Amino acid sequence: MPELPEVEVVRRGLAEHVVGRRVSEVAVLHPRAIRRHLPGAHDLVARLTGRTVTAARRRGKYLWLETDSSDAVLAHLGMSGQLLVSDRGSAAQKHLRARLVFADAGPELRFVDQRTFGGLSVEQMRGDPDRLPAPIAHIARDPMDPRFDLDVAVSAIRRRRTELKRALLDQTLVSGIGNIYADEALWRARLHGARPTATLSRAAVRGVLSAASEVMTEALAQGGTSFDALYVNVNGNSGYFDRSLNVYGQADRPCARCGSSIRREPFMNRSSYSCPTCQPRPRG
DNA sequence: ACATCCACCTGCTCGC
DNA sequence: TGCGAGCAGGTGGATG
Repeated sequence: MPELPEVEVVRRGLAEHVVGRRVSEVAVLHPRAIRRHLPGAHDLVARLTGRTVTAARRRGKYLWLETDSSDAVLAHLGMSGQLLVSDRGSAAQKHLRARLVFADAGPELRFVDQRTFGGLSVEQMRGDPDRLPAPIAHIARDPMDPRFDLDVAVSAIRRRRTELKRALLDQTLVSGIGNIYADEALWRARLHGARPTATLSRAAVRGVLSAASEVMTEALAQGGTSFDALYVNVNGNSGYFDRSLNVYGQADRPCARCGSSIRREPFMNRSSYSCPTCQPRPRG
């Protein structure tokens, strides 16, 4: 479940269903799911068992559960990860990778991940005011962070010698934006993703970042974007922002603004979608 | 230091 | 019906 709105939907589900509960049992069912936890599965289980979850937090596409110790459970969903609140003892999902059972009789928290690009680890919290888990100190603030500074993000992007879409996807410049919302933001801002950042005005970069913030806020209000059952909230339900996408996945369909056929172009072993009229390719 | 790119996985769809 | 190719919402580490 990848980009910011989808991860925020999950965070809210964790805040509602998991915060305040004490972990009584942890099971790791696939070693790859905890590969970022270098001390290994036994250590992860030992550090988590008996802890009470005190908060569910997020930065960009990372989320974590704070506990009543200085440890937090850091999670990244990768391309296909899910955190599901499932009835205790109910049938295992096909790609169930880890399970947290709680001391009360309520539902379990399950990490399910088809492609295993995601994972869990237990991390020390940093002491600074942001209280980030140590491994994500390099992740920039996302546009929904109350302390997000648009001017700081604009400067960071313009300082980079690269193309605009690459910069939007760089989580150390601004976080939370992935392939869908980058394309949607570029369409709203009428910019092609191949525009060199160095030649863009501050106003232009500000425009595309504002568009990203808006489109992600709108997507969140719709429960996120979901094309299939892989992208669901903690209760297994899909969001429906896919109905509101203007370019992503819309190849050969008419642009909502000008009617031109939306084009699909290869980009980093994936795809970019844009309007050939509203978003002309830079020359060269 | 900084920019680029591919390996890491499973499963689905499409064309032959 | 089978089989290979191509594709999928992300990222860190290797490489230049």
